[in-house]
Amino acid sequence: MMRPSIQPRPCTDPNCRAQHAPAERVALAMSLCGARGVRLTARRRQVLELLWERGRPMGAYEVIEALKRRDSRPVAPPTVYRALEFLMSQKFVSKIESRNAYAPCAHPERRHGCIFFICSDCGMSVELEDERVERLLAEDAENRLGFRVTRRVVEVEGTCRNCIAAGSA
Amino acid sequence: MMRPSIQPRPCTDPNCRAQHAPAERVALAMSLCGARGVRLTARRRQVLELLWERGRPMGAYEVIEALKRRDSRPVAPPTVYRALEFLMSQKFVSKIESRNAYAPCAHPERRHGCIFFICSDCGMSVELEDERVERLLAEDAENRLGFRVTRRVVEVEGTCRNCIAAGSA
DNA sequence: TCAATAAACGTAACGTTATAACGTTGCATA
DNA sequence: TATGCAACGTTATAACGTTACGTTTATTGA
Repeated sequence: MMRPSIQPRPCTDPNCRAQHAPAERVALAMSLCGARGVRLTARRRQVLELLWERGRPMGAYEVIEALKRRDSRPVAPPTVYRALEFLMSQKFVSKIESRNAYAPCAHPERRHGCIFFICSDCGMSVELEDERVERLLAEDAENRLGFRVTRRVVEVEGTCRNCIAAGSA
Repeated sequence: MMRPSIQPRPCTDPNCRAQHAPAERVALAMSLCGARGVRLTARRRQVLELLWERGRPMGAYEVIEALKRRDSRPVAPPTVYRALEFLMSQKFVSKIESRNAYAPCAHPERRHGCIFFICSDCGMSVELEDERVERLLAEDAENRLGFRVTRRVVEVEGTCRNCIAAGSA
């Protein structure tokens, strides 16, 4: 159903020209954790690595299965959910709410605007920053509703460039 | 945990000054169904009424429980999920992805932009149209990613005006 | 009017996603 | 050595959603 994805691939941030390997991403997370005084434990690192290796959103139970295969011993849901929670708290991972899936974030060192474009054909997701969207939402919240924003979920589903090309071929 | 909400209340569309009663909403859905050649059956109508009576997002199992109490006979998940699916297909209801909840839509006769502002204090949700947001997302999708959009999920979580006022009192 | 057809619904079982509750491990430090 | 704490393991269960299949109810058209 889904096209396979290949490693390594370019940064999902289209403003970023680098071809980050999973190890590089994990190393960045490592060093950020050091700076932040939190711990990227073995479990947490395993989950983050896995997400980067897949390079696209995975369901929590997909992660569980993959870890089981890797460890060849049982891994229970709370283990993975706790790791995901930590990774999300550190902005290394985001949840794609419309798919109940978890995606690694390219640039946790920068503040990110959390717009996801998700291809329903190949399952890839791309994270984009667009401060204009943030500003509009903040403006609507404040001026039109008197609403104080704590979190934004902006997810766009559709077909990515590759799949459009592949489909029309 | 959640403040109770009171009936009736103003239209959640802040551009709309009307105080729509649930019956009025259902009547509108009724007539739209007639025009569209689809059927607002008893079950579907019950679910829509319920959502309007609550006036805020409800989980599917909340709907199931409420229908059970009303009917005093069993109502199984597929019944409610089918009704919700129909109501969503007609734009009478939207799913709030970040909460696994379903909200009635104020103006299904108009095209709507699907921006939800959800109060984490009282549970209310407000739907707002903002074409500027739609345009920006479309622009990012097309120009920056070559991405073809099929669906948008824009959900803003925070604290609504009432709860800010109540909280600071 | 009454079969034929299709849409909607009921029911039971199941699958998927997420969390509660509680115990254990391992490390840092008093 | 005690003890305090964060992370982790384990079991069970809550919460959300779907499949499969049979029955009822509307619609249609001879």
